[in-house]
Amino acid sequence: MAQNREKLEAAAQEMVQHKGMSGLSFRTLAAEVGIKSSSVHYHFPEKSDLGSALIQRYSSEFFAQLDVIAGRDDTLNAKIKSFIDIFEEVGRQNKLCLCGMMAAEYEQLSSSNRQLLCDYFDNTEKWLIKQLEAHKEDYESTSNRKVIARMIMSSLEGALLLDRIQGGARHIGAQRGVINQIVFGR
Amino acid sequence: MAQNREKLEAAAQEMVQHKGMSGLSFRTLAAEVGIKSSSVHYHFPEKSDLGSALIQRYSSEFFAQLDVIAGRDDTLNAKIKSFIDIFEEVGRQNKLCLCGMMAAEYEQLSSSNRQLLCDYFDNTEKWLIKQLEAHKEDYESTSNRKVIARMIMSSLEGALLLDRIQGGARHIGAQRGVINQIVFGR
DNA sequence: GTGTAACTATCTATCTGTAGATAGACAAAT
DNA sequence: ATTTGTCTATCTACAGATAGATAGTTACAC
Repeated sequence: MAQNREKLEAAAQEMVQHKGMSGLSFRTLAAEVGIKSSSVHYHFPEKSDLGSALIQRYSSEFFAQLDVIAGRDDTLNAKIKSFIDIFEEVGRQNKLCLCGMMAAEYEQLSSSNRQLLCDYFDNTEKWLIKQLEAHKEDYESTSNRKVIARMIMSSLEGALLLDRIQGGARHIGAQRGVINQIVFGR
Repeated sequence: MAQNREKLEAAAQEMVQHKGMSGLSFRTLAAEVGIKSSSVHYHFPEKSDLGSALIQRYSSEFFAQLDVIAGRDDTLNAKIKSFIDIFEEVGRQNKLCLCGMMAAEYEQLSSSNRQLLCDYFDNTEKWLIKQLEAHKEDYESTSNRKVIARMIMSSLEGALLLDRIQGGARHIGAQRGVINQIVFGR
């Protein structure tokens, strides 16, 4: 059944967003899907192959969402709100961003995994900068766009991290207001 | 030699800030200090005991630094700068905040470890709020202090996470400017 | 002072469990 | 016939943890 590969990726992604790559074993993953651990190796010979697949899967879904947002005839404000919404939804499920989680495990990752992670953050930064540029007229910050993009991204990743341990969406909520204040002045 | 306990804690802290609790084994830790893994169990019967000791050790050093900062006859601006400096120094060493790292591993932690982590972030939030209150006259933000404290903390934790994978202090640097902008207006 | 009990800090040796990974058989689909 | 996807069975490595022995140190009773 070719759909097992998809099931494996979905289950693995869920597990990694909760417990990290090091908290995921081939055995528990296999059990979740209902096959044997050796069969998981058929689809992903090494754990780093699974890691790569997960980052790519997560990234492609994420950037597909960003494409939709960018394509809408919306204000910059609305676009940034939609961007933050993606993260808030992750937090609502008591998960971390998959790439944020793997960033914490960075030193244990293979070099190909590291590169994919890097790409995820680089491309997100680029997307943000592009939106800020596309709405020059609304952009009121005195800081340059790169700085703003980085602050948006790192503050959302951090907010997810802290909200999970303290419960609720306190930090994401705090960031929401602050990001607006920074991008649009007051 | 009672100093081995201290050596173990120091070595373990270093390892956890790089690789996380799950990336640390009693064997590698013991080897680092030059004793046997079974001897580590003498000092820390279970791994969660080591975890607790590490959070407490890290917290007490951190809050000692904050005490010094709070005690100085400085402006709010200077105090916040000093606060950020602590995080920047961690990043300069390609580490994460120990508690930030363990926050990512939250679901694998014992309940006592979770509580200690929670305390660390709660107390940091309280410290920040106290400083903002103590300098009412300089505080220019329209947001309330709790929101500002949360945004400072989560954005610095996130910045550490991202700076490590992209190298340099890009995100910490971005946060520095933004935090000022938020707290003091422009 | 000496003897003894307790404590500290380590060791060797070992247990059990689980990790990732591999080989080779097998059945179904193409 | 070959490829695909799964299985059983197994390997090696390493995880955390425990038991029991062994010195060295300290505390205290006599």
